[in-house]
Amino acid sequence: MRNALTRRLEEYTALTDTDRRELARLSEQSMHIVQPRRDLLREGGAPRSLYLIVEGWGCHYRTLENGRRQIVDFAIPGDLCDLNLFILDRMDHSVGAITRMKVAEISREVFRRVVTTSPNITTALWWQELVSKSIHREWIVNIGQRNALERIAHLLCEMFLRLESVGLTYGFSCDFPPTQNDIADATGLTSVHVNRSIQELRRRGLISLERQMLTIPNMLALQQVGLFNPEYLHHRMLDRHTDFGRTEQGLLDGTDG
Amino acid sequence: MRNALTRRLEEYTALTDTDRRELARLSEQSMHIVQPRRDLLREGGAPRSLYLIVEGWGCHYRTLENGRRQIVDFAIPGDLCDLNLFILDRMDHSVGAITRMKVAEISREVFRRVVTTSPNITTALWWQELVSKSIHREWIVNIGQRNALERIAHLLCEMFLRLESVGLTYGFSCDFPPTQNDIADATGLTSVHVNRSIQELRRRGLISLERQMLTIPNMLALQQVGLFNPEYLHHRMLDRHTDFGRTEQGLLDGTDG
DNA sequence: CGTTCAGTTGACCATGATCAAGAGTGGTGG
DNA sequence: CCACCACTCTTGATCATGGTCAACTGAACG
Repeated sequence: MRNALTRRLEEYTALTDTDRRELARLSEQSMHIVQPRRDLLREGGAPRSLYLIVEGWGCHYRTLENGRRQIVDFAIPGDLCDLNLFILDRMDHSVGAITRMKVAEISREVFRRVVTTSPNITTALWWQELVSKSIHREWIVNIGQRNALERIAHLLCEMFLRLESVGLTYGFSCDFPPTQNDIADATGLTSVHVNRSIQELRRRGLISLERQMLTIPNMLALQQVGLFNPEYLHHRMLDRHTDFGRTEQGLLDGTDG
Repeated sequence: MRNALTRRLEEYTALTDTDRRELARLSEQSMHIVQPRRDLLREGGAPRSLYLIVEGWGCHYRTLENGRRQIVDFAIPGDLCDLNLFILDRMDHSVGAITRMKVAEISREVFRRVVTTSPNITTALWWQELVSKSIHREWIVNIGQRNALERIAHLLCEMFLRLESVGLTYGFSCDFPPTQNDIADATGLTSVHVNRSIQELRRRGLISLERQMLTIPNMLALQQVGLFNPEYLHHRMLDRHTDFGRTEQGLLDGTDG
């Protein structure tokens, strides 16, 4: 059984056995447990290590002066949070635990060694960074352009596919620990409205969601409701789920001059 | 006079004269003109070069099946769009021109040479990448948590500071070519509502905006309206504008295990 | 078995969307 | 130089999505 990070990076690139061993060793660094609803990293802080999520769910979030909170991404096993610290001075957001999380602390030195010795891994890590940037873009689109029902459908599709890519789905189901309040903070809605929208999705038979267990009996149907197009996840193996058959409209870039 | 890219990167790191010459040469690569409202890069395309914006404004955007458009970032001189192509297969969004744009096309080879010979520049480029990711996060917060007036105030603050960091402001003023429709697509509002909000900002004496010329007579006042905290831009020289004096709440990360 | 937290429901409200029409503004060609 | 066209900005009237407030239910955990 490959670990989540290895699985995740292999979504992008072919790793050698040496790479795999190297990655396995990364995850065996000093382990930490973060209790539910505690922070792993705090906005304004200057962490000295890198953290790899090995188990559990977390979220990246920012808070405003007026107390409102916006979750800007969820963090699941295989995710790093984040490469920031080698370049940026301070955390510009916080990372908190949703469930009990197991994280591997990777020191700068160890990380630097990997980067200098394994070009494959380095590229794969930057790939992860760029993909998560693409996910950010999609969240902007989600919150800016979709209505409540669509937003939630979209979020559920995204998380299901992301979990699938690290082997954390079981058939049509997966764990889904965020509360309706978390979903509200991630979609820019209120928990009351999230509640009503989820009931609507249930009523339509698109999802079942109870006791932190999400089931999507018909992924394509849910994708259609959420105007979901998985391209932005840049997974290699997503053909299974490709809903919209990528109409080959003029794909050339139109520089003129 | 340093060019915009140099200025921008020096926001992060100290460059040597060699670095500067290298950067200047980058901008002298084959130049292209993109006419207003034309696309430089199209979603789904697989560009073979990197583009550096030398003059004019553009925007990164995605479109949905239902025709709606979300601008996920603006692009101004000194911005690269983007490092994607060396790692990700295809563009997951489009880049279009708002004004007439002058862009420098940088071939993969040239870029690769720079990356292998100038570690300073390489790090600075990744810095730019991470900062733009942080900007994405802030846009999620902006659209998810702020009301119309706040969103627009926030956007204006951000763009002013970004322009300032590449030397494109004149006192309290700068060019601001996006139409109210563009602002609507960037903030997830309708142009009608953008119009009314802008009038409200004008009425309060917070901005003047006419003929693509933006003036912010009192930056701190506008920042307060927009709940704007410039930290996320990771500029070195932003102390001038630091409104909220970064209350030193527990900055340590709270791992417990 | 009580406390806590997540989920649920109802009544009412407000922000911002929609639709539609009209006023400036700038550019183009006759 | 003027007429026309296109585009952006502006305004008004009405509507709807989603927010707010508050109470209640139910499950989980000690």
